[in-house]
Amino acid sequence: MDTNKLLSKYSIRSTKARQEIAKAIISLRHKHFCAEEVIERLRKKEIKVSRASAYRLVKLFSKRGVLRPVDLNKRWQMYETSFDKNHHDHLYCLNCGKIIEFENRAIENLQTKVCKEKKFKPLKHSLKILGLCRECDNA
Amino acid sequence: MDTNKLLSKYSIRSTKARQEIAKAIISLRHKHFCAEEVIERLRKKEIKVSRASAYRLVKLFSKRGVLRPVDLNKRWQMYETSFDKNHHDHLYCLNCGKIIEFENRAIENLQTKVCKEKKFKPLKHSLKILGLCRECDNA
DNA sequence: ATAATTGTTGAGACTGAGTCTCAACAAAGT
DNA sequence: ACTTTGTTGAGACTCAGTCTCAACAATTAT
Ligand SMILES: [Mn+2]
Ligand SMILES: [Mn+2]
Ligand SMILES: [Zn+2]
Ligand SMILES: [Zn+2]
Repeated sequence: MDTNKLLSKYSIRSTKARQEIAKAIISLRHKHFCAEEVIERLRKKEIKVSRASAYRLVKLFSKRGVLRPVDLNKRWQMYETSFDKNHHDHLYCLNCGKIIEFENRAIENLQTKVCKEKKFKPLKHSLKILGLCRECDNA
Repeated sequence: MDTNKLLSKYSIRSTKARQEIAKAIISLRHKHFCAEEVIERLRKKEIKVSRASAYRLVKLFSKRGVLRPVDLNKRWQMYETSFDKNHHDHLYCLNCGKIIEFENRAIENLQTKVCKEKKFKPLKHSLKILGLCRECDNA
């Protein structure tokens, strides 16, 4: 994953700081993460980038669609990369924090139907189911 | 709506402060509101109750099921009363902030099905569709 | 190339919704 | 009455996120 290509693809001026932040974000692509985790990643690799710059790029990525904000934690704004996965929704285990992703066309179609009935133009949505994963339920 | 009955029903010790806070909450029952709005309501009626007590009762109500937390605003924790409405989900207009409520059994059934497939025990869920209401879309 | 313009950076101050502290007080139990 | 337990209010505190602003870097114009 080339950070410069990612930045130029979204018309984001490439700078040393942004390359480093982008690299940290890409390294977190298999998780759901918050800005503070990106900063932590940089800190561990002893890369000096300002907190403000990390927050700024995360927000810019979110606006440009590189990152997708996910409502999984009310304390931190969580994100996931969008370049490597399609839209999906989440099951969240209240006991261990595990996140299971799922896609369901039938649900999405019904959502469209509801919006039609309510004369509402849907732009995005979030469906989150909270409960217990298999392991936590059997314990 | 009798505040004392509400409090005793949920085994919450009745005090002067709680009665006033409960009254303010009940007066907001047709809205989606945050703790700060409850406090504002009390302030306007020149009822002296501590900010901390208002936050405490809102949280206690939420835990006991008098209030249902709703993810509608990332800055404030929003709530709705549960004693006067059944579970439902929300359409949220990104332009004017209007909230349209809906219930759809078919969607809920499909959610249950997804959880079965993923061996996940659902406890609660939140479905929020963001977009434009009829008025804002036609403008 | 050089200069002018425009966007970005870092350090740290600031914001504000929500929480915590703790001594005074009030309710319930005995 | 006395003890135990829960509640209150005022304000200090937390901390994820934002803002400021002067120095700097990238781009554009000359
Ligand atoms: Mn995901
Ligand atoms: Mn509602
Ligand atoms: Zn679990
Ligand atoms: Zn609208």
